[in-house]
Amino acid sequence: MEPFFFCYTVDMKNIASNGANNGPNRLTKKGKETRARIVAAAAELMFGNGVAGTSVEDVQRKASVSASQLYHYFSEKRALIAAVVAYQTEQVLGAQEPLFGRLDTLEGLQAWRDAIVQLQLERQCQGGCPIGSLASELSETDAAVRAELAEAFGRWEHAIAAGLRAMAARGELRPGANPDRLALALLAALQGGLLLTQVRRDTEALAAGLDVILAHIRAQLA
Amino acid sequence: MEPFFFCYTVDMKNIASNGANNGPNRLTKKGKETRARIVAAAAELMFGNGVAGTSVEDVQRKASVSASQLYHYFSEKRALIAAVVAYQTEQVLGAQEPLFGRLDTLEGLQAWRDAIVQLQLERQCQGGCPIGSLASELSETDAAVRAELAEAFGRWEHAIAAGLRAMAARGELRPGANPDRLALALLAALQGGLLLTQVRRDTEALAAGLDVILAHIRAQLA
DNA sequence: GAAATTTTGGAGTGTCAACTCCATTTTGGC
DNA sequence: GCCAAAATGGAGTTGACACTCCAAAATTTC
Repeated sequence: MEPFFFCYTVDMKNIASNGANNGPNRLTKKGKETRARIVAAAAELMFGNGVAGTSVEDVQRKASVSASQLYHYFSEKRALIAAVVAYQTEQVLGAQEPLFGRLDTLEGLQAWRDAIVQLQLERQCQGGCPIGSLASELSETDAAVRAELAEAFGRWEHAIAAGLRAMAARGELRPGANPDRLALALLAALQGGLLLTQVRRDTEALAAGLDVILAHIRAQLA
Repeated sequence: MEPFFFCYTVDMKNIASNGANNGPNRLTKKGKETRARIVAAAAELMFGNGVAGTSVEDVQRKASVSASQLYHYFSEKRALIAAVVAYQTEQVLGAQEPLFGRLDTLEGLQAWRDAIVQLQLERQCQGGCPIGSLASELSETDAAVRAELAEAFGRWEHAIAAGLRAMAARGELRPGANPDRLALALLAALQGGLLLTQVRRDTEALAAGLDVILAHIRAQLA
């Protein structure tokens, strides 16, 4: 039987990583830096080689930390993976944050589309979506992580929906148009487009998917 | 240095698995059955647990074969993975074959959409797309497998495009409509929808993605 | 039916990766 | 500066997993 305090320890570490903490297991400034270095290294490796294709030892090397250091901050590989999921969620959504505010106009939507396609080109179509890749690899393996990823996609979806709802609220969309459903379709086309981009090594599918949905939104203009 | 005859042996086995062969390393009827049992077992396990999450030993157990048997038919795990990719391609495209012929009408497209959504519901939204999952996990790992998967998606895309092109050829679509691009967008929405379905455990995103593209096609009717 | 070839059984083997342990150094609060 | 807690070093342990080896049984071919 698993001892309860073990779970408790894990939770404390997770809590320690997030917000304020004055109890035991708090992180010093140096500790936070080390932890952040580990997560960033793990995220990069897992993006390029997959979660299963990335060993804890690989992460140690890349982050220049010893085994005891890594296991000081993460009780097990799963905890590190969970941290990577949270990290990539912030990275991906954070990078789009400046564009999210303008998704209530066709121009803003187009700019967002262009930025995404441009980014994939710069990456030479390698790696797909950091969140999508994690979702595909981990969804059937770890229920807690799957829920986290669902939450991440939920945030993404809502950011898009907020823009479309604003357009609808201003009466710019036909009454029949469903902003929430369009947002979900846009996210689906984006994710599928990114996967196909990764496999085909060109951005045609990504551009086609996004453009068709945007064209449909344009056709819904009042 | 790798000996050349080693590659030759691998190639022979791969050839032996496909078509006619009278040379050495040909497969007996029983041998073909065993090989097929191994591939089917591997495909099922890898669909549920991922490629990396499936050990050769797991496959042995599920297929009821010994280690020497498995390595008699597949020189290494990579060869087994390649066989699984080919197998799933045939499974997925084969299952849709009856519906592909009718993709030249809105009713046919709708029936195809309904069948896909229904299948995900029956699977309780678990597992995503067998080809898409493999693509996500293997694209950055194995260039040869990535090319195979690109080919598989190419076949899928062409089956859809054939239907839309037929509609266009009959003059049912507006002159400006681009059947190939619509097909690619439909495939992207499908793949993204399947991924989101897997993560969210509901078919909303899949239905929304496909429906928006189909609505756009409907709007393109002449 | 005998020889050649394929198929199968099952016990290894070596490597690698996750995780542990304990001693030592560094840091932060008072 | 002192003490407690946090951070670090690095060798070690354990188990899993990909892959090997050799001999025996079954099957095909002539």
